[in-house]
Amino acid sequence: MSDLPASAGDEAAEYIERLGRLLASREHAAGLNPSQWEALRFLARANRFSRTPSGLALYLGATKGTVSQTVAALRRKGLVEAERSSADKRSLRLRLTAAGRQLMARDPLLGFALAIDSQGTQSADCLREALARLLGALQRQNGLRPFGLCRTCRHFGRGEGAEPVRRPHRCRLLEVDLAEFEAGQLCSEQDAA
Amino acid sequence: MSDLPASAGDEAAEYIERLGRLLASREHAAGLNPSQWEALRFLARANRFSRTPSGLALYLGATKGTVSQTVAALRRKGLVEAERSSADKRSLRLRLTAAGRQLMARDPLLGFALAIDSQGTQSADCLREALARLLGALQRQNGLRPFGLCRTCRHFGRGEGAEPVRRPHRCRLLEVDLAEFEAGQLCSEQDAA
DNA sequence: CCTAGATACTTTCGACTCGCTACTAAAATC
DNA sequence: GATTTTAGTAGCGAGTCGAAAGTATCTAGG
Repeated sequence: MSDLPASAGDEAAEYIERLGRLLASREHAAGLNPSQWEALRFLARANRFSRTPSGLALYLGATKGTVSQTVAALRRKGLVEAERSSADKRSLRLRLTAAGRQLMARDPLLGFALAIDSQGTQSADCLREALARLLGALQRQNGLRPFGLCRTCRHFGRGEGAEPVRRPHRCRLLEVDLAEFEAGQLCSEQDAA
Repeated sequence: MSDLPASAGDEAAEYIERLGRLLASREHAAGLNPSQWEALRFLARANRFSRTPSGLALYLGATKGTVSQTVAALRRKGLVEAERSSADKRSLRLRLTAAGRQLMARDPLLGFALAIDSQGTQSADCLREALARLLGALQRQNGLRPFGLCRTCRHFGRGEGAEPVRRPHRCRLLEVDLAEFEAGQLCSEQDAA
């Protein structure tokens, strides 16, 4: 029907841009700016090794200076709290406060998710697959880390045994044991198997 | 495989956000900010009735004051030129300069389009369809105009006759004749048939 | 005609963002 | 122990964007 956007990719890229801008304006209206929302989402899902200003900078592709200000803003608003790492006294461990977790229930992204799911499972699945591939390809192309799930990393060692008495999972890179829930978190060191 | 993002929509929404941010940073690196790129793309594809600061404000969902500054920046950079409308001396007609058209060949969106198309026609088509529906749904939900193609509008009257001698197309809303190429442009008044 | 209000756009201001450079402190390396 | 690297902060400056106020022009009602 249309002719000026030549390929499906052209059109799709345009839609991504416009959806991104629409989302950004909703995020702004919801009280935080897009980076702050992204930071909140990251902190909610990243493992303890990645939940630092540096990890956040890697994830967001921003400089440390910028991230420092984002974190300062979130702490001022009482959404995030920080504590010096005992192992490395330069390092800050960040985590959401109760208020931060509460705010995530009003994440504008949820509205988008709803709109996507309401178009049917098939459409949503197709969208997820295609976007995941695209993001992966572009991240590689731009030299950014994928920040995948711990569980799917080549350094991940699955725990052995059945539920009541099982040995824990283990990260062979950092040489630490991992709880079950940590296997589903994001990691800045993740390297797909 | 994953479990924290509960539905396909959740994951897909997250990808859209991250792709949007990635695109924005590429756009910035390419010398213009995201709004300025969007404005350029809009001006390249909108019809003469919509190619004004007001039309742009509607399209971008921004205030007129903000758009005024975007346009001023683009004029300073020599990418856009403007001329007072003779019919309404308050109104500005905007259009790309040769430099503006040239710059569009370096639109970062083209890299995205390439990445999408390189994943195969099926994936790209699916993506385009799903994103188009999503954008439409969210625009309705947010009270934004869709800015569709003139040709697909309920006010559009197709020209009659064969090529050498044909009557022109016509917009029954504005009561004006339309050239063939204008039928494929964006219009702020567009209302899908 | 002429005044009131609507409309198109600009200007100014203020809050905020983000990258940059420079800095401190702690850790790692040699 | 000296040097380099790494984690994070501070302050500056360019620039963005929205809100509100201002100017110019158009339109409608009396």
